[in-house]
Amino acid sequence: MKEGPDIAQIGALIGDPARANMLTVLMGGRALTATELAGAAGITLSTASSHLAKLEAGGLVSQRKQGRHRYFALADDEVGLMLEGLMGFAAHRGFLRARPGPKDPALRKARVCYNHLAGDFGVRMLDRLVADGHVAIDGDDAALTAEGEAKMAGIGIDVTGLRSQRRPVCRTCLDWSERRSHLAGSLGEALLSRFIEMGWARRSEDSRAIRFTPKGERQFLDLFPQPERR
Amino acid sequence: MKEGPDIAQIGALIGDPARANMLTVLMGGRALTATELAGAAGITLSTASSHLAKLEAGGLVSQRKQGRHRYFALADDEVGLMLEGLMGFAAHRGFLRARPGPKDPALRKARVCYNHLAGDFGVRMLDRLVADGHVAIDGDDAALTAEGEAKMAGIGIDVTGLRSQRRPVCRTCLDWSERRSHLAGSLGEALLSRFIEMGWARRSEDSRAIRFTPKGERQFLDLFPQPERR
DNA sequence: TTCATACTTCGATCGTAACCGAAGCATTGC
DNA sequence: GCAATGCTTCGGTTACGATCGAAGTATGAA
Repeated sequence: MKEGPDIAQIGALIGDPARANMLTVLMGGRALTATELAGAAGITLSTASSHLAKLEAGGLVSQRKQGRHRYFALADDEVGLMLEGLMGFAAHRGFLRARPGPKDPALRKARVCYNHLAGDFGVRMLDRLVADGHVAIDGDDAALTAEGEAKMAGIGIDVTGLRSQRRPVCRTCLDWSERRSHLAGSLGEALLSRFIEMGWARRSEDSRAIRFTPKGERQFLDLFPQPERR
Repeated sequence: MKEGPDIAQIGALIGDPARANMLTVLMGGRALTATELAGAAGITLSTASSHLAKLEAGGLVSQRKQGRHRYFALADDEVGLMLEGLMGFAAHRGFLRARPGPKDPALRKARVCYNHLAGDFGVRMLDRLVADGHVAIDGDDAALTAEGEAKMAGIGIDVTGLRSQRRPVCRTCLDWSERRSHLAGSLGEALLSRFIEMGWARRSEDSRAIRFTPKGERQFLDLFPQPERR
């Protein structure tokens, strides 16, 4: 009974299946309406509204009014990182919601983690960036090097713009399917946005999967060449 | 909606305050008995046993039988890492454990913490011991000095007997009500037992409060004189 | 053996929170 | 203006699980 962080409140927020489902869906990075989230969680609108109010009070989600819609999203990157960490732990322990369905391989290959690229592709991208000296990793911290900044400019990303935000540019995020880190932070978000913008990949409508077009995949691998398969 | 890790189960395990308290205590790295964990969480042994069974089934803690004791500890490093992540998130968000309201001033004055004295009296006792050179504090570790051993002998505590146990003789324990350390370990336990044995104080039947008799309080303050009130 | 300690299991109570439907606001569109 | 949509709030029901005491089991000590 000492002072300290209270993990019980957060655990309780995540511990309800309906809320956990909502949060998992929101990990897809899109802002969704209360009605959509209610459908995803399999509960009525009134119940969903009550849950969302609790999640918002707990600082896990935020809402943005737009017309007569209210769009809910994860409050910020930290929530996404925390949830991905929990998911990694859960997945490794066999706490799966159901048998891995046909979508599972696609999810493992490339998926969105709140707002950045995760899965095999996400991990490989960070590996490449580190191997090429574009990103320097120091423990949990990561930083973009001068060469890395040049590379990003070549892709069409304005790093100085990213730096002006309050958010960290580079962060590592532990990938639940790969059990290795991928790139988060505002740069991670910018990269994924850029891939989609250039038509290399697009979000799946009904899951967190990111689907690369054949041409997009080639260009991605060109940009982040992979060593020989072991 | 059917793929992916299930964070709800883990969240629910952590979401109960009693279980969260146990896990937080176990983050200290020591293996503790069910009785000790029950005390730390402020619940009865039977309730604690039920919680521990759930935590074990969920793979968060493991138990090791040793004689008639069962020592519980976090299952492995990953659990610790996951909890640390949650704690970091919680702390950053200001989810600090509510200080149980001062509805019971007796609890703040003196109470049992596992098996040793906590609260105002516990903190003052350790302060005095350190100021008099009877206990040496080095970071989180504490040790009884030669003079301290003599003082304990005067109180009627056989320190060599304590040393023969596997448990540490001296430990510090951060007091939630005082935000400062008090003395734990086998010596802390022995001191509290001795106070009760000598009739200076007795445990409350219905709470963790320790109630000193007027005479007992005088003798306690005689043994551990307090500086002028600030 | 008998007693004591440490813990688990059982049975029952009780409080809380998840849930839904209906009613109440708010915003948009006609 | 009125109707429709999107969401919140309220009231009432229900179910789950946290809790305790008591009884049961296992281990060690006398």
